[in-house]
Amino acid sequence: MDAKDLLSIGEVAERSGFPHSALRYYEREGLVRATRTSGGQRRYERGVLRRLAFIRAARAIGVGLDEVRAALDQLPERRTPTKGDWSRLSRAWRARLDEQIDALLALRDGLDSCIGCGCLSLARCRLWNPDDKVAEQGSGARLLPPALRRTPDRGV
Amino acid sequence: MDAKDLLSIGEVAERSGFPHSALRYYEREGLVRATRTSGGQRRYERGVLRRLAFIRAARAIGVGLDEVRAALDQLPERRTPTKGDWSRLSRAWRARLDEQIDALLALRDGLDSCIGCGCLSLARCRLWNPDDKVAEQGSGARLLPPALRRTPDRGV
DNA sequence: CCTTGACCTGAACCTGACTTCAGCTCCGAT
DNA sequence: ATCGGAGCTGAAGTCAGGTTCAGGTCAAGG
Repeated sequence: MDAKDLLSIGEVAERSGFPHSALRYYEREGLVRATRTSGGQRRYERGVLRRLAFIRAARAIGVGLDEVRAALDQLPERRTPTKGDWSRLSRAWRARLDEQIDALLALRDGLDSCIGCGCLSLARCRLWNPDDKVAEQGSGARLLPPALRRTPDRGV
Repeated sequence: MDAKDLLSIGEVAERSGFPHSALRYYEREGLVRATRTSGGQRRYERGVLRRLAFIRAARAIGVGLDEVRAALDQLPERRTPTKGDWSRLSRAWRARLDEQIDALLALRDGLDSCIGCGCLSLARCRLWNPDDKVAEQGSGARLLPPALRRTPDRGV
């Protein structure tokens, strides 16, 4: 907790791989915090690097900042998060990941069956007709599992 | 090829599930084409539904429109794409999907090992330090496989 | 023929996630 | 003391991927 343990924005940028601008942005958005020197410069605790690594991993799998913030908010405010705290978070993430993987596998298998069966005949194939709109029948199960329906940029 | 086989934008919207606005947008962007009536209204060939379904699947797994356009451009311009043409495309997509799944699995396993081994000690864990920036050593292999490094919104 | 709902266009607007810019301040090494 | 690189701020810009709007046109059923 010595002042010496605090990192400048430049150091955090270098160690985290995020540019300064992103770090300031994340602070504005409430994903990370920093204290200030008397002169107003940011000083980060080392723990911020963990948060940033977490943010990076989350972003990499397409998670939006809102959701990341919500996850990070689970961490204790008062004390420095323990290994256990991070583990809990990671486990939750693992579920998220599993969901996404399952969704992708389902899509892939759907693709395979399409190729295999020659059902590209539009009118029948659920892959090509996710919503069964063609038949105008009761819509039934949608092709894409929830994880994939959550489209990257605001659901189509 | 009868005029009767042509679909209005409303029909395409309903059958594809895309709103009119997106269809016009995709046309501007060169992802789909439409002929026009004497009065200037769009008329789509049925084949467009296949393209749109393809676009939907691609978007769902996070592929950008540029890449989708590139894929669709592989289809023959002259003749109507055959089942074989679509199969080729689907197979390429399958590879894409495999890549993405592998990436996710790698990330998940990385997460697991992190949880299990207690290596959350920042300085060593490759998951939390993708770029090995901390050690400032020769950077070595990056944690995230290419498929995940391609960050959703223009690589960080 | 007329009405009315479906379509048309170009331009402006939107969200998320940042980046860039202008103009100014801090601070550590010499 | 001083100088230059590192930091600061608020506002504006960017990019993808569309959506919304205003104001006008088409076309099919009655």
